[in-house]
Amino acid sequence: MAAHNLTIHCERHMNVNVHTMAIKRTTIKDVARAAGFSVQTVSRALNNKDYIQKDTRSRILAEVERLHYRPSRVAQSFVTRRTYSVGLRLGDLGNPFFADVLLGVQAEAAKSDYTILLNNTNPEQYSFPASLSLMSSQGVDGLIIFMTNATEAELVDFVERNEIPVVVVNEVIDQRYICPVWVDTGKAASTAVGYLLDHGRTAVGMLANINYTFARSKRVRGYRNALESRGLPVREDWILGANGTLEDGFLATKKLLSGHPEINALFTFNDLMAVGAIRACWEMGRRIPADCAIMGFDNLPIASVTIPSLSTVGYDRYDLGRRAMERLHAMIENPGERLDPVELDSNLVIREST
Amino acid sequence: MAAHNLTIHCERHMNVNVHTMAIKRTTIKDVARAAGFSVQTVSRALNNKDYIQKDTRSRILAEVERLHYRPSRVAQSFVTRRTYSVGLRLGDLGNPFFADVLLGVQAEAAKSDYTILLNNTNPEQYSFPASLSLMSSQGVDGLIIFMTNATEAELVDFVERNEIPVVVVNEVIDQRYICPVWVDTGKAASTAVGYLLDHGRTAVGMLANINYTFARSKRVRGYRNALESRGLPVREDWILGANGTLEDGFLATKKLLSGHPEINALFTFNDLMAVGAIRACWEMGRRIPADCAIMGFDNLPIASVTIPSLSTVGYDRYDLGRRAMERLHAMIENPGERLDPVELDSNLVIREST
DNA sequence: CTGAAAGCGCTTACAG
DNA sequence: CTGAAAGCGCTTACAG
Repeated sequence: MAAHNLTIHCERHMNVNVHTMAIKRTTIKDVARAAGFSVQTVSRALNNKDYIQKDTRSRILAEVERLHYRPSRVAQSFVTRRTYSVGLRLGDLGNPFFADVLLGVQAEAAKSDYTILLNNTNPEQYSFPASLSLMSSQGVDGLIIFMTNATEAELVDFVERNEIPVVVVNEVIDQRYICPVWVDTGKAASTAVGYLLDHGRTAVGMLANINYTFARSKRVRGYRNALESRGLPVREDWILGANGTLEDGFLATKKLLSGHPEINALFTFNDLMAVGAIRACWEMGRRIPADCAIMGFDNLPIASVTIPSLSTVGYDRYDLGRRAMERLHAMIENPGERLDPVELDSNLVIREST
Repeated sequence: MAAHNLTIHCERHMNVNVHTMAIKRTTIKDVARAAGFSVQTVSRALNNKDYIQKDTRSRILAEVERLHYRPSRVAQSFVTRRTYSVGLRLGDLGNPFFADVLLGVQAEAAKSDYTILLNNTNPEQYSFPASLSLMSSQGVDGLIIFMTNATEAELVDFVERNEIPVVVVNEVIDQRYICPVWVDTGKAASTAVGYLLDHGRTAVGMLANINYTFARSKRVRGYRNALESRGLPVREDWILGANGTLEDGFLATKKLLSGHPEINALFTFNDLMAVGAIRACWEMGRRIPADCAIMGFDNLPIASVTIPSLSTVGYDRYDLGRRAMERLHAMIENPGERLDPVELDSNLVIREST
């Protein structure tokens, strides 16, 4: 053995290279040697593979225990080409919406010991394609993505290049390697606006979100549908775009209501904007719902403690995440197979603001 | 070449095994062959290593470009023992507090092309040690953690076993491989409660958080300090523990104020609880701040749009995350070296609720 | 049921 | 400045 490879055994069964003092990890070889079997027999014992004598397995596992051996995931990934990690690209985490989605993804991922690589939607940091590339270069087995600051072409292009399974949330894209898990937010928006119209509101404005191209256009379409199906005109100047944040909801509401005091109801892209809108109305002296009704979207926890509490559109975010991960896992296990999209329901939650 | 290894070249320079139809990735070998150099020269060109002829490099890089070659991160990790990923364990993401922290971590991580493995704090899914184990078995180069549902002993034990660099946020632990990045939340709590006491409040209650052992005890200590340093008694029954959520803030406030109507100010563990408290006061007909002042903690975006807006303790969450990642990176680059903890400032933000 | 051999795709010393 | 060899720690056919 060359001097530079000299290692000594110390307590707690760690191999230490005396020159670098770096810890040399316990490998399958150490276990094999200690147990008196070959490495592939150890591998079999560890992976519950095919035929192996009971006695052999238990002797090996005892040795694994004694040496505190844990297989190197990296080495395993290297040979199996599976990393047991999935990439997750969410929208703005300042919106607690994504917290529940993440919880669902994680719960499902935990079942199969999958790990989550997160790449947040910060357009200043990573463009959509750059974000996907970064995650896939890390070797993730698949991706779950929200289409924020993204175009369909970018996604399709990426998937064709990389042939990696992708679950796309709340967007319906019909393409190999892509499986949608979604809620019909357009229909939900239409129902929500319809509710306002059917309950005496004659001038319904809308606050849209400029960051979610798809989601926005669907919700705006729902808004239009509700009006048109009732024979009402669509007033383009009653629709205002902004970022989907509390502050932008606040600012946009002030702008919209001061420009159009005739508006007596507001449909907002999400609850966060609605919460900002509540404060804006309060500052402008407009009573909710008497002078102006407010309808949010998401049914966040905050919706039940605002003053007044918020009417909104809800759906099971946790389940959305869970099903997304479930689908992705199925796609990973059955490469090439095409799976049906998953559609989840939504529901209208009426509280004090309408 | 054996039949089962037969590959063909197709357009877009992909190697396809004709039997499995699986894509064989372009490797460094393909580049070497195409460029007419050895693999290690290609490696040199790619990694900007030592001496290599300019001409050689550019010819190789051209070939890399042409073949769309991208080195396998997994293979690199396997040999270098660096994965360029860090594990991140946050608290409840339903609290937008963590969104900003994550943004900061990510911004800093992006600089050195680090990737983030997320393991959320869901005690039903992973215990603290299980969470750390899962991430480290994935081969992360280091960890950034919040001490939620965790004990110091568990952390120290883990670190001694694994000798992996850890940045612990908002907790001061003096130990090899652990570097604290923190805000003195105890002092901040004391300042906040002191403000209430110095502005005419005679009966200040507190809503604590039962999930954050350390953080809670520090903030409770700050609360006590403020009272004691002014010669005031500490009323244990004015301190109520709950989960740090909107709903629990709401419920706990109702309970505390109905049991102790003499309370005329409330210091809450975080802003989320404070927002719940505002609604609770409103339902109980207690005017804020006239009948009961409310002081939060975190200075979330929501604090400026509640009615009334919320006085609170603020600090730079983004920077907290950024510095944490910065420190972790330094620890990874200088193994074994002990780095000084990083302490950040906090400030009191007075709005309408006090 | 078990073992010997090859190989995954890179980098790291070491020669030249 | 460039290349031949070894090796990282596993699993996957293939023999026996």
